[in-house]
Amino acid sequence: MRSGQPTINDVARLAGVSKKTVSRVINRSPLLGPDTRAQVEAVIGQLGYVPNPQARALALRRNFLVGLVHDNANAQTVMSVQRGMLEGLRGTEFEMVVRPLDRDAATMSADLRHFLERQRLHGVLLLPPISEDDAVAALCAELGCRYVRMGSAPLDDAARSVASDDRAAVRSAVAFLIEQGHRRIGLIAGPPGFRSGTERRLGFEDALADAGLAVAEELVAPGRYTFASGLEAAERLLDRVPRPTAIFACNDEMAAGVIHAAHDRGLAVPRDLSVVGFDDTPTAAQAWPPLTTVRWPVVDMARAAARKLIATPDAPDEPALFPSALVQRRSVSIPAA
Amino acid sequence: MRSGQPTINDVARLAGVSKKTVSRVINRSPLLGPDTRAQVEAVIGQLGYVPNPQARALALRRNFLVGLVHDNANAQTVMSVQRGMLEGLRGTEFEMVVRPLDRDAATMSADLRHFLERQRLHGVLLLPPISEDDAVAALCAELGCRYVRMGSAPLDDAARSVASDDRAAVRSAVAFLIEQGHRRIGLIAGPPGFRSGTERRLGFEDALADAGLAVAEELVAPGRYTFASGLEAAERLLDRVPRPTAIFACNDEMAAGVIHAAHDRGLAVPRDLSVVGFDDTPTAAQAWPPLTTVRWPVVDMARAAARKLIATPDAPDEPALFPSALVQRRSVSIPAA
DNA sequence: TTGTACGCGTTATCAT
DNA sequence: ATGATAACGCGTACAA
Repeated sequence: MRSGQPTINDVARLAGVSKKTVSRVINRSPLLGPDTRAQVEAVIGQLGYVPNPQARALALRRNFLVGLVHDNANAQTVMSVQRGMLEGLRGTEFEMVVRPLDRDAATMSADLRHFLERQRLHGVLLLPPISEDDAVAALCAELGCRYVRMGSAPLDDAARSVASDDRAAVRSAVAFLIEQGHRRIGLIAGPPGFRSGTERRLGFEDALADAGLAVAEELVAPGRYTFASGLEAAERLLDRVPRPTAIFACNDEMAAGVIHAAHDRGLAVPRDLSVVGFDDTPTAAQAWPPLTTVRWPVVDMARAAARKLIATPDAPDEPALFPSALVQRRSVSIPAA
Repeated sequence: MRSGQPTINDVARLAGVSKKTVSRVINRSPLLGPDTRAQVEAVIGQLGYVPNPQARALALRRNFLVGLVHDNANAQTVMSVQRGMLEGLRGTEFEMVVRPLDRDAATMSADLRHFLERQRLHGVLLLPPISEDDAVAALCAELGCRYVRMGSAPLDDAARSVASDDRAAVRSAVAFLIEQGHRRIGLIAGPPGFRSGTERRLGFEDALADAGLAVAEELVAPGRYTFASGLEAAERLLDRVPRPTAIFACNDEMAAGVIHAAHDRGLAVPRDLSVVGFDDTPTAAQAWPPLTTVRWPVVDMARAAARKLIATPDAPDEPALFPSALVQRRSVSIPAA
């Protein structure tokens, strides 16, 4: 302990045992004399010794780092995910590293491989839409990196997946709109290639089918999950005659765009148009009027995902499926006569 | 290279040189035969060799990790910072680890120390408000960890600081309001203990003084940088008689709250009330009406900060002061007669 | 200009 | 149950 931290050698010397014994104490080896353990633990406490993560990483060929790999997702969502992961990691020796990826780059797969090979992370959480790519998961597996995929529907076995049931959630959200008396309901879809978009659209269709309603293609507009695309889609939808009395947007950003578009043409929400979003990001609460939306339990999923990533074989299982719920605010009312 | 990555030894063997020579090539040592270098580089390329960061970290007692340390900041801001940092780090061997801290926890300082001691980061970016704490900077220095402090005014020497000039920025924003004809201008202040709050308030007072106007204490309300606090403060301000014709809120979240409050009592923005925010987060563009605000160049600051953190002595200096600018949207107009 | 020997702090192997 | 010794992959004295 000449300078800086005490090392395992210092502990071993002071405790009068070998390095390996100290290592066993740290790693909770079952085969250890109780007195030895107590003795070593005392010295550890007294010295304030903490194992050096770099040395461990080298010896174990595995870092005490958990990665968040995402591409292009919504900023609010990414922040919530980070919050959840850090909650799941709190009190452990793991840290979180964040790695955005450019899905459009031809080198995306190579970038990820390079990252994983070099950093030797303990595990990674894959966010949608990249989590939906089986090749990416296969790459993680090939490189011996644990992973958990987050999605709008289960993407893998329970140990490697956290998911919501977006289809069911949207189904009941749109059912709520129908209960309120809406019959002409517009849909702003998600971008192609997003599983969440597919699931949410299916939920929309389910609800209409449940009520014996047909899906009017003229009331379905494509979106890209951005505010601007929501605004644009809403303008198209609001041009239809007769106008839809309600619009379900596949995420809150687009729903905010819908509210914006309605205001722009002097339509009052919800009097002239009811709006429902999805995600329950802060955007939803801060829109005017506050947006009725479906809560996507992203913090809970991320927390569970982190725990799955660092779980030891004996740890209790974390849930893999998380319930969504309709958050009723003020953007929905009975349609005007 | 029996399994997995090739190591420095594999390169040395294949190139017919010693480890150390390879090491010199990697680290760009000046004293090296050109042929040797070319030869080694060829083998490196052929093998696809990349140095193992864990081993380097152990030997160098320093990680190729750059940390983002923040507490309690706005989610949008944190995301922008991450984006900027990752841009600054792109193409380098550095990764970003994110570390939130709870400023209210009594153990905050100990937590940070523990984190820095263990992880041996190459450097950390400190976000406000924690960046304003000199004790935190001193702690980094003591532990031999490079740091850069981000702030609303320079907090350290140019090599360790990235800053905007919020005072000047707000001064000209409020001057713009006065030019439009506003005389009763409300202020929603930032929370106590935030340098940004102080600076922005000073800028507000500057502008009023420039125009020969007095600061009416009844038109100043405290805020906590949250949407809810902005809404609350706006309600208080809008109760004043006569009503203010404009409100400057010290950040966009609170300004969104102001718009919300105005709508709630049937006031049109900007006809009945002009609103200006600060930060230029997505919130501002998505409010209705779109919010006139001051752009806080957070991405640029973060990018520069990252470059400062990983700069070698010969690298060109990154700027330390970043200009803000008023972003004019639709929440400001001439006051109604 | 290049190579040898060793240290960084930990875990793993194989003894006892 | 515990210990000696060898990895792990790279950097640095110091020597050549």
